[in-house]
Amino acid sequence: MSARSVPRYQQLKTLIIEQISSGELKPADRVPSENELVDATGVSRMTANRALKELNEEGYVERIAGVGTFVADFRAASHVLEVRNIADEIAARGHTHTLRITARGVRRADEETAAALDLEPGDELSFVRAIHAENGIPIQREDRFVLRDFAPGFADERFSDTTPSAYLSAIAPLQEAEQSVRAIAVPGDVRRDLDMERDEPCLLVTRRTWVRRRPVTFARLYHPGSRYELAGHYAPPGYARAAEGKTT
Amino acid sequence: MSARSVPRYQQLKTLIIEQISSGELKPADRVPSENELVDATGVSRMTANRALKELNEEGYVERIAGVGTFVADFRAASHVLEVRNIADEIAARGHTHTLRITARGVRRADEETAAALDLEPGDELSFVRAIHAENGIPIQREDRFVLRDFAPGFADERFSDTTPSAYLSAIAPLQEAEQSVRAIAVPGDVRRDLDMERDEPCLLVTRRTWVRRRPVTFARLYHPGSRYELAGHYAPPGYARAAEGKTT
DNA sequence: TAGTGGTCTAGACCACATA
DNA sequence: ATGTGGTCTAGACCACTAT
Repeated sequence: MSARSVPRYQQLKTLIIEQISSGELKPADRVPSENELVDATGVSRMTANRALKELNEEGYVERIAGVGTFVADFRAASHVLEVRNIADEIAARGHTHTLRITARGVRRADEETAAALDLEPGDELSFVRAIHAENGIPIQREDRFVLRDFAPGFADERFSDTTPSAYLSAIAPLQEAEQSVRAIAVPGDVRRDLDMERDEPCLLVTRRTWVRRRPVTFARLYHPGSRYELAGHYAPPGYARAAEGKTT
Repeated sequence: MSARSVPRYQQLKTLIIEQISSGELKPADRVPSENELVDATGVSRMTANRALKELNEEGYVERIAGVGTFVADFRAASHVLEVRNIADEIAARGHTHTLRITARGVRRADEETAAALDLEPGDELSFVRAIHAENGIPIQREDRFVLRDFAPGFADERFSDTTPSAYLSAIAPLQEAEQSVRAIAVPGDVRRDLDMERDEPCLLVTRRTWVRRRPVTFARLYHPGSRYELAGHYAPPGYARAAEGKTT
C-alpha cells in the first residue's frame, strides 16, 4: 500500500512530526493513541507503538501509561537538544532568575551573524540584548538576532514575563541546534554589563537554531569565567546514572 | 518466567552488556543472532529483536543486515557519549595529531580529584601529563588521574603508539561521562606548555568517566582560548541535519 | 540455499489512570 | 468499566549477504 520502501512506522512518525512542526498539534495537546492510529491507518498496534515509542525517545512527545500521549513542551525537548536554556537552568538549581533588557530593535547583520543565518552582511534582523541574573548576580549577557519574518513581533516585545528563548520556542519548536564554546578576553561592554574583573576570562557560547531546516536565530551568550560553567552528563539512554542525582 | 517485573528484553540486554563489560565478548566479536536468542532463551523473535535493536541504538553493538550483530569498538561507542576524544577530533578534521608525554607516574590525589573519584585526598593514583598537538601546534594539555587498580600498567605506559584515552577505553568501554567547561586565567605552567600569550584566556574541561557505575578516571584538559573551541550539534536521532555536512 | 536483520500482523495479558 | 501504554507471542514476507 502507498509508497513502499519507507516503513509504515516511519510514515506515521513523519505525519505526526509535521503536525507538530506546523502548529496543528501544540505542546501538551493529545496525540492519537495507539488504538486510534490502528483504526485510522490500518497498521497493527505494534507498528503504531513503535512510531509513538520512537517519537517519545526523540523528545517529540511524552507518554504516560494509562493516560495518553502528548506533544512535549520545549523543556522536554531540551533533553534531546542537550542545549540548556539559562532560565530553566537557574530554576533547576532552585535559584531566582531575573532578566533585564538593555537594547532592542532592528539591527544590520555583522559578518558572522550573516554567515550563520545564510544572509548578506547588512541585512536587517530583529535584535535583543538581555542580562540574565541568578539570585541577582549577572551571569549571562545574551545578544540575540532573529529573522524578522520568523518572529515579526520579536523586536517590539518587552519580555516582562517571558525570555527571548521561551518567546521563540513558543512560535515553533526548535528542531536543531549548533553551538560552539570558546574562552575569550572579555570585551569592555560585556565586562561592565556582567560586573566582571578587569582580566577575568569570559566564556562565550555562540548558538544557532533551526526550525524546519532553516536557521532562524543566532545568539552570542557571554558568561563571567569565575561565576559560570557549562556542565554535561552523558550516558546511554535507559542507563541508570551512577553520578549523584541532581534530580530536579 | 524467572523474576517478573523486569521485562524479558531488558534481561537479555543486561546479559549481553555483562558479557561485554566482563570481556567475555570483545569488540568485533559476534553476538548471538535473533534466532539463536529465540532458541536459547525461549523468547519470541520480536523480543530478541528489541533487545539487540536497543543495544545497537545505545552503541554497544553494530548490526549489519544479512550478516550479523557484533560488539562495537570504542569509536562506535563514542557517539553515544557525545564526548570527543581529541585525537579523533583532529583526525576528523584531516589533520595530524601528535602527543608528547611530559610527566608520568604515581601522584597523590588533590582535593578536587579525590572528590571526583570518591577517594580521600592523599590517596595514590596513576598520573599522566600529555601535550596534544594538531599539525604541530599545541592545542590541549591533558592531566589525567586513573585508579591504580583499574589500569595497573597505566603509570608505566609510554604512549608511543596510543593515547591515554584509547588505552583506557581498551581496558573497558567507558559507560558514562560527566564534564564541565570553564574559562579561566591561564596558569603559568600551562601557558608555557601550550605556547600561549600572557593574558590569553584558557578553556578548561574537567571530565570524569565511569566503568560499571564506578568513577575510574578524572582529567583536566586545558586549551588555548585563541586556538580551540568546543562545538556541538544537536538534532533528534534520525533527523537529517540541515547544517552543511562536515561528514568526516 | 540458508542465514541475517528489517519490518509487519493480529492477536494477547498486564498494570495503571480516569471516570 | 474503559482506555491507555508496556510487553509479549508465533507466525510472516522481504532484501541482503554469504556459501
